[in-house]
Amino acid sequence: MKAEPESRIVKGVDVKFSIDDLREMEGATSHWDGVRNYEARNILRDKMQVGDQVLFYHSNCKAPGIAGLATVVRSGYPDHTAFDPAHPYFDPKSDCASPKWFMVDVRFVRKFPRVISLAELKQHDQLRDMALVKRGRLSVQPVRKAEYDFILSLAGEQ
DNA sequence: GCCAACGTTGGC
DNA sequence: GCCAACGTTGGC
Repeated sequence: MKAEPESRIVKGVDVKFSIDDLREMEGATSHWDGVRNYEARNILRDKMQVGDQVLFYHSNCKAPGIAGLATVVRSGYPDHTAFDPAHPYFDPKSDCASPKWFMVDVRFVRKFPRVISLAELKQHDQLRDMALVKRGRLSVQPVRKAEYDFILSLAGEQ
């Protein structure tokens, strides 16, 4: 899952959300709102399950890369920020009766000893087919078990 | 339903 | 700030 760790103002609201921000939330838990892409939405709504591990990726920043781990604590449910006209993520086409956008709740697990940069991830043949490397530009994406394990080993965790 | 124009993402 | 890759929009 990607989030932007540096301040950026969208419609008057700062969209900054880093792994440290997640850790500092109450219960180190947050809903993951604001995803407005159908492919990512489908993953949030249909695929992610409680207990799934999440690689927390820092994007659109000076040092893009994987910063650490989170875990899913609530599976997909409607993203209420789409219902609020005052909210930057408002979507007039979504309402309670037939929600268009979904989110999950995630909880901080731990930071990696270092950020695994995108440049480094691109250097490893084992990650050649990883969506993050091959495709980019998708804020929620699946990770294969072999890729996940390899990334943990890069982080010096195994 | 096609597809050109336009907008967004996000690394560099 | 540039721009490639994609997604969305809307005319026809």
